[in-house]
Amino acid sequence: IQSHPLLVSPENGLSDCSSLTGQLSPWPSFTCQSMFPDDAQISLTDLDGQTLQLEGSAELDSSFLVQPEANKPHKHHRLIPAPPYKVQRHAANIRERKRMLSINSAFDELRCHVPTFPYEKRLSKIDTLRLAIAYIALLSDILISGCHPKSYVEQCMKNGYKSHKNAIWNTSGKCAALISRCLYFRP
DNA sequence: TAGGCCATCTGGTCCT
DNA sequence: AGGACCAGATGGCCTA
Repeated sequence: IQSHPLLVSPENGLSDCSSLTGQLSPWPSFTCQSMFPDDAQISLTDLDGQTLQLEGSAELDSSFLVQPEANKPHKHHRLIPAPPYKVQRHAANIRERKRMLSINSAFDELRCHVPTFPYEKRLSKIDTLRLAIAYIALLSDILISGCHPKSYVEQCMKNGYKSHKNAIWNTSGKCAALISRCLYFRP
């Protein structure tokens, strides 16, 4: 159905998603400061775990030690981590970052498959998920109806669309305009 | 300036 | 035991 020409507006549609290859994420990621001073030097090979070197960060620098906050009440005195803990923690942080990167790349991929207006700014993660749910529901409804996709969409434009599925529909304004998006969408 | 969104760190839990 | 997964906390950037 996605490739059905009737769900595509040739004159207004987005270019082929594959043309976005290489710029799947045209919006620069945020760079946050790490508590590990040399995290900025972590390379992709680090993330692959192949050449993970805990160089400077593994130094037994006292600045990494967790100091109990003097003016905050705490039930348990927080133990100051021993150096091996820091090394493991740093490695775990790198793995977590790598995991989040893979999740984000999956979100980028999903963004390519949900209908958006050409001028629309990048969908947030939550809107991507909600729109994907609504879009799947719409495609399912089209299949169930047996109607021609174009006539189904046009009918929805006239009469309004209410999915038979329990898709989240009004929680996001972006979902509400799904039908309009489909006219502009070229997966 | 407040709120939304995001990356990162972190500790806990589950799984292999 | 170590890695994957998860959710909470935190702080930065952006926009209305």
